[in-house]
Amino acid sequence: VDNLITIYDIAQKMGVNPSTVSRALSGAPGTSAALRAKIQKAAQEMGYSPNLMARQLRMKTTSIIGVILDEEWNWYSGAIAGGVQSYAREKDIKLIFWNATSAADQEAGLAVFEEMRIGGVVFASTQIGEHSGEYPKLTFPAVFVNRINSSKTSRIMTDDLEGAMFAAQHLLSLGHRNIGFINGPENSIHSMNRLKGVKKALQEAGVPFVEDWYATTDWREKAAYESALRILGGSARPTAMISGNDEMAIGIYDAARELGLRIPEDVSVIGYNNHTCCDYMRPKLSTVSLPLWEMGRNALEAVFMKMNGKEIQKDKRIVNGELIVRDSTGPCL
Amino acid sequence: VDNLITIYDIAQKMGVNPSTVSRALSGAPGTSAALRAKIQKAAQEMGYSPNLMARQLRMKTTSIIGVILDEEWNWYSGAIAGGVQSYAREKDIKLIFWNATSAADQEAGLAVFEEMRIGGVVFASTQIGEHSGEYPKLTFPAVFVNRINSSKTSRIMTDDLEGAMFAAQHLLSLGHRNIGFINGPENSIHSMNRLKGVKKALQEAGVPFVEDWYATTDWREKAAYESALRILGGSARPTAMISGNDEMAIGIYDAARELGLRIPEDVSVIGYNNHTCCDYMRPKLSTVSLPLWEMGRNALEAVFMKMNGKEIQKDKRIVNGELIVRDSTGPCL
DNA sequence: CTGTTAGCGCTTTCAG
DNA sequence: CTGAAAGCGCTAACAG
Repeated sequence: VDNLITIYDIAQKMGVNPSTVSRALSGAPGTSAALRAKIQKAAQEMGYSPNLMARQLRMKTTSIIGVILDEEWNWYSGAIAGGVQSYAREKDIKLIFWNATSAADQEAGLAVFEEMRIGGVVFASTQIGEHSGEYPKLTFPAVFVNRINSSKTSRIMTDDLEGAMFAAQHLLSLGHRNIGFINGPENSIHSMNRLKGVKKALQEAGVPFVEDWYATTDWREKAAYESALRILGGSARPTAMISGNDEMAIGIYDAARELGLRIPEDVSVIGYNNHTCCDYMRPKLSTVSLPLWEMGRNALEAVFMKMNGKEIQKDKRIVNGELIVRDSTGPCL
Repeated sequence: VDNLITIYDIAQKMGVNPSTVSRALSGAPGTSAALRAKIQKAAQEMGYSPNLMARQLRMKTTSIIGVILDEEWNWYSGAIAGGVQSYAREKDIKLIFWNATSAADQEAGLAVFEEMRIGGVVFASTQIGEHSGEYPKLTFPAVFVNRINSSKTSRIMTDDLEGAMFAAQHLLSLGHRNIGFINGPENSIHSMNRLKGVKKALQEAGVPFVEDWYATTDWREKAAYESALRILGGSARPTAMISGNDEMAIGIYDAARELGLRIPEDVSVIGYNNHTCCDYMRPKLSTVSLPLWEMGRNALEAVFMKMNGKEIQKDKRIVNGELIVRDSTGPCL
């Protein structure tokens, strides 16, 4: 289905050798400026478009970088992809995405990447277990995004403990002393680090952590709703709630509404992630950002460095989230 | 940076000719089953991974298909990409995405695709004007998603007029006779078709279209909020509102709340698109789905057909949206 | 500064 | 059924 111009066509037309055309077009040294200009002009006119396959076959190297993401193009994948892409555009890197539906599918993606002889890979899938051990040896540089694994591969992380402290400290600074926390599951390292962060912030402020106001969930709205009903419906209730993620805060909102509690007058709520839903909620949800975009950007940068042989200084880079105050948190009345 | 096994390596080890290896691995006819099995086993053991570049250079064709999307990985892009991907996985098609920030950037993406000698392209960017005329001649098959253009290229569309009728008819069936409509801008064909649909549904039901309850906006929440304040704050107000998209319904919610109107008891609200925000809103927003996922799937299928020489029957395929009833619409009291 | 030549890894005729 | 050889489009030695 191909019928395109090659450097042979343009060499023939100009009465020169193909290699001369190659040099002229690639801007390699050793070609008279006059000839180069003429060749470039001719190439333009003939509608020449270089064949990447041929070039890369010859050069035995490719600038294409692969990105492995989650199954769906959801908020998580999109944010990381956006950051990766922003760096790619700057450095003129071509990207190819693979959305893995399972660990096996992830392997399939890697195989394809290998066949394409890509230059490197950014791993941002949650399909790979948080506790997965060594990853199969790859023939190209790889960088993980927000994945905890014990292998020696490079990774870009965020500090969940610090982020959770931001959330708790924000509530403390508003005068809250009775703070509840609906967290993710216990088998998530993210959850556990956020728990440590909350406890640390409370301890530093001399405020007790009340076990009755703590719950672990499956990260989902429904579970949060049920936990919130219990916590906020008790005889002694907290004046502020921390949610392990933003979607769960929706469940907390529902429970508060059902109990006749106003947000933030009766109970302040703060989320985590800065998911797009924060702006759709009423009141808009205060949160701590999960800097996925920046992490994606950093990851591609790290892969790119590795590809260019520059050994990166740290095999683990931390990107910090930040507190984002909206309308769901207010002073303790 | 490459140091991988080639068919030469495995041919040498097996004491056969490279072409035999090639045949054995590709499953081409004319190789003894015994030899083929031995070769495949050896390839496996040696960790052979075919070089796509070389194969495609030789075969002068590639199965990779390009997808041009919007700048950001937002809801719109993500839904289309998801549908495209689902078909790609089934047919083992490799995809490469390009997110265009401008019309010029879109051209750049096409140039890259051309260099890669991709097999076809799915166009889903809104960067290309709705009224853009002929598109530059491409050397590979292209299919547009939800883009109105006068050129003869294939496209996958949805019927905005019908979708708007679904919304209006839903309200009519609930007994509403006073229906307001906050639409998108007048220069959008989508907006104008939705307007036609609403008018048609009302006319068929013998219900007047009240100009005072109609507004055009820039598709944004803020503009919808202001329009809704005017429409719902008037002396005679509608009992139901149609919103040109889901985000604008958030603005309508805000206005209603400010005016002390309950949803859906005092005013029903229905959106358009089935954006993720529908489930985050309270009450959850009834809407008409924009079948982006299905359109993306259809688009890739169409490109794939074209690549395989099968002339597709229709150069314009319609995917219908459907009414999705949630909690924001209720009977006219 | 330009031409000649070889070869990247693979597939595909054409012979044997 | 298998081997030999050519060539996809490009680049990079090496000569001239």
